[in-house]
Amino acid sequence: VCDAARDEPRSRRARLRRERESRILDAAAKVIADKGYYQATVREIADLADVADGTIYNYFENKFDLLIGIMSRVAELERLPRELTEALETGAQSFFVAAFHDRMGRIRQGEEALKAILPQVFVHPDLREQFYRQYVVRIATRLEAYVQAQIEAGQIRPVDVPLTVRLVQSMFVGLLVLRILGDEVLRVAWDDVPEALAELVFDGLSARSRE
Amino acid sequence: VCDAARDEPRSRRARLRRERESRILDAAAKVIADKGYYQATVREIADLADVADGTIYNYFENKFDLLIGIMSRVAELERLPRELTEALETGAQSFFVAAFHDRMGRIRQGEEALKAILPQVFVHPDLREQFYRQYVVRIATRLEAYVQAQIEAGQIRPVDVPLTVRLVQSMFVGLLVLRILGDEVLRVAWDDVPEALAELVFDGLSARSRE
Amino acid sequence: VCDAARDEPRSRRARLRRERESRILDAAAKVIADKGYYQATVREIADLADVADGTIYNYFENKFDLLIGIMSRVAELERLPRELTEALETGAQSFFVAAFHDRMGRIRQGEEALKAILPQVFVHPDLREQFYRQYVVRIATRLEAYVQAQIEAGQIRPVDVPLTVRLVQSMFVGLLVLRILGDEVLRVAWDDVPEALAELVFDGLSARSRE
Amino acid sequence: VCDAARDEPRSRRARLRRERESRILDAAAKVIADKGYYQATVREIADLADVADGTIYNYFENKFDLLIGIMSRVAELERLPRELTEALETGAQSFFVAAFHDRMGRIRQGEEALKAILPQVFVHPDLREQFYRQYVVRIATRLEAYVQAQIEAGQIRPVDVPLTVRLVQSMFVGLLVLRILGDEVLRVAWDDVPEALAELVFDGLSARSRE
DNA sequence: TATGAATGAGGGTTCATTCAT
DNA sequence: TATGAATGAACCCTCATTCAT
Repeated sequence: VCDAARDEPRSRRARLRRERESRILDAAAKVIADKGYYQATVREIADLADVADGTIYNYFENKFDLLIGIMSRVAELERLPRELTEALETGAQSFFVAAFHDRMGRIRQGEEALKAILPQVFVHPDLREQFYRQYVVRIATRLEAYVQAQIEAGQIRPVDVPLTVRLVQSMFVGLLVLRILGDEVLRVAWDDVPEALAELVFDGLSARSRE
Repeated sequence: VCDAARDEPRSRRARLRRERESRILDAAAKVIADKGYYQATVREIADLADVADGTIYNYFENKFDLLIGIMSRVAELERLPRELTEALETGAQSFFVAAFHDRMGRIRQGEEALKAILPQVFVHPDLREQFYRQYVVRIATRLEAYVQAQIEAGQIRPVDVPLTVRLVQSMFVGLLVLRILGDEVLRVAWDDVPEALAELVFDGLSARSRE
Repeated sequence: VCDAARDEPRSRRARLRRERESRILDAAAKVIADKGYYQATVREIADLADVADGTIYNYFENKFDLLIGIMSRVAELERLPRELTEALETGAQSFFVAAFHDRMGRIRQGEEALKAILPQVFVHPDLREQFYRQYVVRIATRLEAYVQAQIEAGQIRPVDVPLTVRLVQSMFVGLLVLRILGDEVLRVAWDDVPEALAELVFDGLSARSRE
Repeated sequence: VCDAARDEPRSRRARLRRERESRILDAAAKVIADKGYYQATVREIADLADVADGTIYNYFENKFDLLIGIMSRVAELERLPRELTEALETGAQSFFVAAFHDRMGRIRQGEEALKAILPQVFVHPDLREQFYRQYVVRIATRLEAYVQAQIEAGQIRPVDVPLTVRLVQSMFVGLLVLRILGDEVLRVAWDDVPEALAELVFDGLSARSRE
């Protein structure tokens, strides 16, 4: 009986905790994206998150752990949505358009986080591993299965599947990088990218294709 | 007696200087590529270059200047070679293959330097600007002219030229990134990339294309 | 319903409080003895005592106060026991043996507490004062009186009483230190120390003495 | 020929280096002896030594290494002097007096260093090991050999040699501790300690000894 | 010009203590 | 009264840069 009332505060505590952790990660993503990981100081992140320096260490092991936290949160964005799964059943190109749309949207959403993480990805093995799995392998696997199936269905011509998929992957990664680098053409035409990409990938540039 | 060396021709001194500068840049590229810019210490670079810490500051303004130096040296790799210029005259696809081959080769050559620079590109505006011009704009400009010409020649179907070129650029950048990230598929099949890329870009994946 | 416990007799509360305080001091002595005062964290002590960090501050002013508490508790060990007082009446050497036995035993008992306190004794004036009074002066006073009496009784030859007593005191302190430092010879032969000590102090090492 | 002149600066450099290291150790010993190891800040030591914080790290690995340095310097004080070795040849008691004199002198000389080190000796295994070897084992070994020889020569009566030596050792250690604790009796009568100690150890307190 | 020791600002991290619940 | 999260002062150490030799 005594502890009945405690349930409410416990959840309140938990909510407060989640909120605070989120505030810290937001602040970290912003500051690190702006200045780079090593130029960003924990102090500055704490200030922006409106907590004390020490508080950050109640939520994260150390400064680097903030990067991990940022990346993990981006990972949650990455769950495959229903519409995309449905598109897998339908025809080839519409799937691609849908998939591309999906990825472009995610890239835009997680841009700040990605900007914070990407430079360190090249440097830190752990982060690289995680990034690679999350942004390359996971999608590659799915694409490979898809391309293979479409080849068997006669929709896609026979190609070296893994290599081809890597090339498509490269485009995604490259688009991510160019966007982060601030390419104006891409920023302006971002919403047209999926269609253009699908056309490029399916029909190529050659005038003779598509008749 | 001690000053005997002073009588030597100026050119010898100049050569020594160039050699030393080169040794320093080599060392810097290696150490920074390995550990990342901020984890690489000037001391370590000096040790590897077999000079004293202070000596580095006779050749470079400061630590960051080493990055600029590394990038500039890569830029020299990038001069457009004769064969590529010639290819511009010939047919569409063969140009692409040649151009792709060229770029893949450069990426492999300058891999260490790129690995050293790339992470900082995202962070430092100056470097970003230089990288962007060198790796994106310069090639984009040439590609745009080329694609435009091919469209007019009826070899390439009408497309949004700047956007399409960006997509192709993205592939290059993405391939660079994936290679730096250590992708095994790409490392093994690196020499096949140009052809596969050309096929993808020209003919697309669709079974109906190419008849 | 929740407050049912409040009706309980005050003594129960008091007992609970004493128990808890004791648990905290035990934990503090153990952790501080292991790691040293500054390496021991309040958190760790709290964990070992199975209370929250903050609780400790309901029992002790601050971290340093724990040391005071530990030392005070050792002081309780130090009350002169009956047998020892009786020995004062009897002959010289048997008193010493008894007294030495007594001290050796106490040292062994309070070893952990002493190990926790001793290093800080050298540093902190308050602690030093208390330690000095408790471990040196208190015993010195008694010894001085005793030696003086024995001299007058012709049992002990005329010596510089305060200095001699200091020398004997030094042995006790030194034995304490060596034991804490983990001297193997002493650890093994600890029970033989009192007799050996008494012999040394009374008869000396010289072969000519004692016949 | 060119390098002839360098010899002089090299030795000058070396001298400067030794001087500086010494200044740092002096400062460290003083500050640490005053406030204790953990309360002493590197900044404060640097200030007293009149160097920059960072300079200390050109001479010592880290803060703890200062303690090692202090102890090592004390160790140099500890080389057995000629006169003591000679005393080994002569009669029993005179040796002791000489040896005691020697030790009392060293204790007084190295008092500050010892005060700095001793508290940490209880806490840090490495330091403890070194202290133990330097202050206990080294002397114990020599004493044991001596006592054994004197027993065989009939000068000292048969005793448990290792234990007896430990007891004498304890007195030294205890005197060191009491002096550091600031005992007034000892401070005033310090020069009388060797004789009193020798008398106590050789003849004991008993009135019947010495007839 | 090369050297490498001295410099000292700067930052990640710890942890005793407080206080709202 | 017990809790344990928040606090923020304090400190060791690193390392780019300078400069006397």
